[in-house]
Parts: sequence; C-alpha cells; structure tokens
Amino acid sequence: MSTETRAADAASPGGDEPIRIAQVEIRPTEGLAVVAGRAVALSVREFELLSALARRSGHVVAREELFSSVWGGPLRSGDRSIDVYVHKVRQKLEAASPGWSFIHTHIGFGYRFSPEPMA
Amino acid sequence: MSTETRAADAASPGGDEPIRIAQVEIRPTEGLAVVAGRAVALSVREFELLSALARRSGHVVAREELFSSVWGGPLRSGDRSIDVYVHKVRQKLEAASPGWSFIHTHIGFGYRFSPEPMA
DNA sequence: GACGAGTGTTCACACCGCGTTCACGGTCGG
DNA sequence: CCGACCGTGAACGCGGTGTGAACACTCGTC
Repeated sequence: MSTETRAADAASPGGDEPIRIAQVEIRPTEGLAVVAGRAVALSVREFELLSALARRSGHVVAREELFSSVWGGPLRSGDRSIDVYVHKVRQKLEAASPGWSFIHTHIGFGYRFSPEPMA
Repeated sequence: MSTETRAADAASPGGDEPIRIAQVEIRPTEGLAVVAGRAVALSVREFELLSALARRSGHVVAREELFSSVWGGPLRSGDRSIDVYVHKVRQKLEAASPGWSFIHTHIGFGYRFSPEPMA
C-alpha cells in the first residue's frame, strides 16, 4: 500500500542503487533482476524498460515517456517496439514467479508496474 | 463530511492535480484511480466521467452538464451512454471497496458523487 | 573472411477492450 | 394501466494490443 513509490523515489534516472519492490530486485550495476529468489537474465533494452517502469512503480507510465526514456527519442507512430519488449519482460518475470503479474496495460495511456497475484 | 469538496475546489476543470476524496484518489495525468489502496483501471470515458463527478463531490451534477463535460456536446434525447458508463464506474469502484457506494442517482436530475457505507 | 549466437527491429495475424447502441425489466408517479 | 426514467446485460464495429516469426545487425571465435 504505502511502499509503492518508496524505493523509486530515491533513485535518479539511471541511478546505481538497487530497486526493490515486493519480490522483485533490480541491480543496475549488474544488468540483473532477481525475482522470487531466481536470477532473471535481461538484455540491455529489456533491463532499461523494466527499470523505467519500476522506478515509477504503482504509477502509469505513458508510452511516449517510456519510449524516450528507454530508446532516447520521440515515439514514431506505428512503432511497436514497446509492445514487443513489454511482452518479453512479462514472459521472463512471470516465468520466474508463476501466478503473479507485474506489468499492467492501461489502454490509451501506457503501462504500470505493480506486482499483483493473478486473478 | 466536511472534507467533501475540499480537494475538488482547488482543481480547475481539467487540472492535473490529483483529486482525493475519502478512500478515493484520482490521478488525471495517469488515467488512474486508487480506491482503498487498490489500483482501479479505467477507460478514458470512465475516467472522465468519474472526474467530472468527483470535481463536484457532494453536489448533484445534471445529466446535461455531465454529458457536455465528458462527451463534449449536447445530450441527444434517448442517449443512454451516461447510464451505461455510470454503471461501469460503479462496478469498478464497488469491486475495489466492497460495502461502499459512491455514485448516487437523483432521478430526473442527475448523479452525485459521495462515498458512503451501503445501507 | 566465414560462421553462429545473441540482440534489436519489423511484420502479419489473432485477440481483446472500448465505445455505442439496442433490448428488456424494474420502479415510481399520475 | 400507462408513460417516464433508470438499471443492466448483450451485440457489434473498430482500433489498440498480444504474440510468434522473419529479418538485419553486432560481436566474438575460428
């Protein structure tokens, strides 16, 4: 409830401090995430996407903002890169912690990181 | 009781400041509502309807006014969109906070937003 | 230089949620 | 009993999103 943005607030955009939310731990210096005690190997893009979302855990991050934050430019219309990478990260997270969902879609807005048990 | 319209008064129509009433928090920049600590996913229409009502929390908002505020035009006779969306928003709010009612019907006039324990 | 593994991008198709409208039922007052 | 009004579920077209696959690029190794 109140732990939503606690860890996120301290981290500057690109900070090296580990981000810890529920059973998820993100280690910027290693490009590694640990979920439910399991190490999850992520590529650079995957890792930066997860970090961008986790830094604002509990809040909806707009597609525009997400793209410029990870890809470093304006979002071209028709670009589906975000969708593809959200899918990849979802797969890996949920594989490490079955029965939980982490990245929630907000149609027309963007995505929200928030570990929750699946319905 | 006395906190009813406090947060709403400060927000200009379309302001980006979060609206907070009782256990309900509305975040305009995210299209997200948080009720009793639970994130409630709302579509664009649902969100704007809730915002329009919450901005005038405790007051009855006429159907005419509600429609022009959310749909942006005059209310055509026979249009039931408002009823449908009030129903959708009610469902989601009450699912997040069982035992409470939030949107009250004033037949012939309109609707009133006011979180109250169910009878 | 040829090769393969890993990564990032683009494409095509399937699917689902959104917004609108229709249909039926219930409630209330005249 | 009838009409006005609202609650509620469902059908439908459409656009946004999920998802698997093909393609292109980089970087080691041999």
